[in-house]
Amino acid sequence: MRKSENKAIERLLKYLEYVKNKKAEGQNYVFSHELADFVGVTPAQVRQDLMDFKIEGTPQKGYPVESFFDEVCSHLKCDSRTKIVLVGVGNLGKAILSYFVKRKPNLEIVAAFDSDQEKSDRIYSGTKILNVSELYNFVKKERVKVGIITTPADSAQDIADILIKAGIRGIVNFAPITIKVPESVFLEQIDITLSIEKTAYFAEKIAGEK
Amino acid sequence: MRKSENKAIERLLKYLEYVKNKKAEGQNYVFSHELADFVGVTPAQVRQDLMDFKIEGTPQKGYPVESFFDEVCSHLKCDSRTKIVLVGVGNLGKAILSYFVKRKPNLEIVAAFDSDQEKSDRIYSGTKILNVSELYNFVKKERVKVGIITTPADSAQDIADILIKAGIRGIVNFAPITIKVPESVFLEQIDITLSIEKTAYFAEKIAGEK
DNA sequence: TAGATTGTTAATCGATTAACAATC
DNA sequence: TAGATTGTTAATCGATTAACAATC
Repeated sequence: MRKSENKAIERLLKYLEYVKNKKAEGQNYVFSHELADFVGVTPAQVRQDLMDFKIEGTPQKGYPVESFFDEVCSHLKCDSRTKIVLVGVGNLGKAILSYFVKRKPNLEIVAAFDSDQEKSDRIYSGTKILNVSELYNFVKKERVKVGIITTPADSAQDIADILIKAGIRGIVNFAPITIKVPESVFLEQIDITLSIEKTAYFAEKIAGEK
Repeated sequence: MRKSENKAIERLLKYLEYVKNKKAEGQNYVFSHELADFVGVTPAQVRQDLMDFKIEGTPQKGYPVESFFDEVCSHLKCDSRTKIVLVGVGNLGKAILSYFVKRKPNLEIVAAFDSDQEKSDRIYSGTKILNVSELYNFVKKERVKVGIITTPADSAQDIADILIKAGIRGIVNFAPITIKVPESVFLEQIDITLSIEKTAYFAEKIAGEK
């Protein structure tokens, strides 16, 4: 993939959300500046993105909501269902599990895993929790595409290796460590603590400048 | 700030973590390629960063751990303590609260807020939970610098506005909506669901290419 | 010394923005 | 028509990488 595609897809997903709302409201057209405002970019950026994805509008009217939605959805494969597993049922893992219940119909967390025997074979927010020893076979058998890692840092790489060996295609890693994956696996790193630390740094810096 | 500083500071925080570990292990020098490997960038990038922050090394030996640590720490003001409030004590909010207990000594979540009266005046993971009606006065009086927003999307902008009016300098927003802040406030957006959706997209794409 | 690494400049690469004719 | 917006190219901007002399 183009390196740029990462951010472009992020923006596209946000555009889609806006258009989805407008569609529900019965609006027929949207302007680039509306989308720009909603997503927090320039109108020029929006037009560039939409051009890249072959979405066409007309001057003065804007972009037609109906075909915009269909076009982007077919590009993003909105109708396909993606199987996800979550590994590490701590507080963060539970927060994600509980949030996901029926919120995103095309994403399904098919199982969660934890190393703690006590947690195994229970159900949390409608998701079955299995022991991590079953992870490899489950992912392989069910052809799971995405793994979410919410374990402590020291086991994150091991879990990633198991997932990759079992055929996973994308990993979202919340553990505060840079894990290594082959080119053929998409990796998204989310380091919550790092983000808070960074914000603290800039906040203190701004405060100091006043 | 330079726009680039955002990512540079992120890398610097990671370098610091590596160096901290090495210091604890009694190692005296680190090479740029070690840091590069740990953070997931090129050695050239590391040297650029360290040059920008006036950290000097010597050929063949590398960068001295001791002065590296002191230099970066003074730049990042490691010794100063940053006051943080968290708004929205749902599952995600609780996960962050429980994680932060004593984990980061220079960051302190001084209070959490929720609109639910039932949750008020309780203590969770050592952090007092107050009603959101007290937010403005608390932030102003205590001169809190950072706000973490873990509320639903529809109240995120309102909370942000209160925080800003009360004098906050940095916001970490987990609500799935792009909030607007003035130039004088640092904003970090973390959209967990968006990241998972994006990973699902690329995972499906990679799987389709095989 | 030989070899590896630093410091630093230049080159590359790519994303974002500006600009403007065409268009409704 | 007048005015605003699109489609598209060119310009800008900035981050990352390459390259290599200096150095230990």
